[in-house]
Amino acid sequence: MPELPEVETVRRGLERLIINKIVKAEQHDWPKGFPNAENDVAVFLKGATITDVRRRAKVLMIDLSTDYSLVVHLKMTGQLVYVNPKDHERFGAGHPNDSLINQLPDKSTRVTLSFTDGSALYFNDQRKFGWMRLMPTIEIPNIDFMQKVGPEPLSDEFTPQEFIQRIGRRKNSVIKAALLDQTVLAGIGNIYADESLWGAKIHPSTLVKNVSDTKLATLFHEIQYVLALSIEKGGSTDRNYVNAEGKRGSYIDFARVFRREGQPCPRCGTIIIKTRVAGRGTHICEKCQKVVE
DNA sequence: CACTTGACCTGTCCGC
DNA sequence: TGCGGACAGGTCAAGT
Repeated sequence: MPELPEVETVRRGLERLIINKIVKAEQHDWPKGFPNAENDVAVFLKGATITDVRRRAKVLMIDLSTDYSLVVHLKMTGQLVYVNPKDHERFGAGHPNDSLINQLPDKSTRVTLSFTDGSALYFNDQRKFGWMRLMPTIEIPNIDFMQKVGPEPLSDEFTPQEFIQRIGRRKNSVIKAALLDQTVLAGIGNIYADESLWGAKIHPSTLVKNVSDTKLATLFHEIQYVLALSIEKGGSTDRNYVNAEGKRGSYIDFARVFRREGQPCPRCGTIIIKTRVAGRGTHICEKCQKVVE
């Protein structure tokens, strides 16, 4: 589900909502998604204060005063939703969180983190692809994924030149597969791959080696544009995604091709089609986006 | 090494 | 309304 803008939106919400909360209890019924030894939870999680909420690629890190962190990947359908019943007392029915108080936990709740003030953070995941780990903060950079993951697309240090060089390692791949490769750059998923390729007028099936450096530089800027715009809109809710307060994102209303099959291309009016590229559902304007041989 | 495909899960939607 | 199959925003492992 969530790509960089969605995970960043969750991070910003959690940063506002859970820093300085003290963990009172933790509950999970899902060893595969949260495989830590019970005594780690007892010693390093219960009683700990949340000190920071960080993101790298699509991974969230909730840092604790014990120098341990909860590391979370939401994968396709994961959600981290914070509920404070005191909002209900204070604001009554009609408060945005009001319905959540009655809805959570539910049957896809995998982990519940209760805080000493009576509020709670729920990790929900319908498809169970997501995971949560409790580990020493200092060891996070050593996990395999962190070792291999590419640069943050919105960081100041990431330049078009570096993008062209890194994606060049996948010269014989179709460009959509290369964009989805997290070792090339971090955070792109199916939505923003389609959106940025349309922006740069590149057909997703074009081999990387057949895309000019000029086009790749344009693609780099399109990636930054769609990701930044989506963060501003609170991410995309295609099906399940919600932010830390259980609210949907609105980027999908601004999408140019994603989930717009059958509708006119906003640039040329040609009907957008949905096809399959790199094993993923793929949205294109066949007039704007031509395969270069 | 580079690249593609299938597996991991549950739920929903679409055609018969 | 029921049932089978395809599909869903991500990543790995295993295959070529």
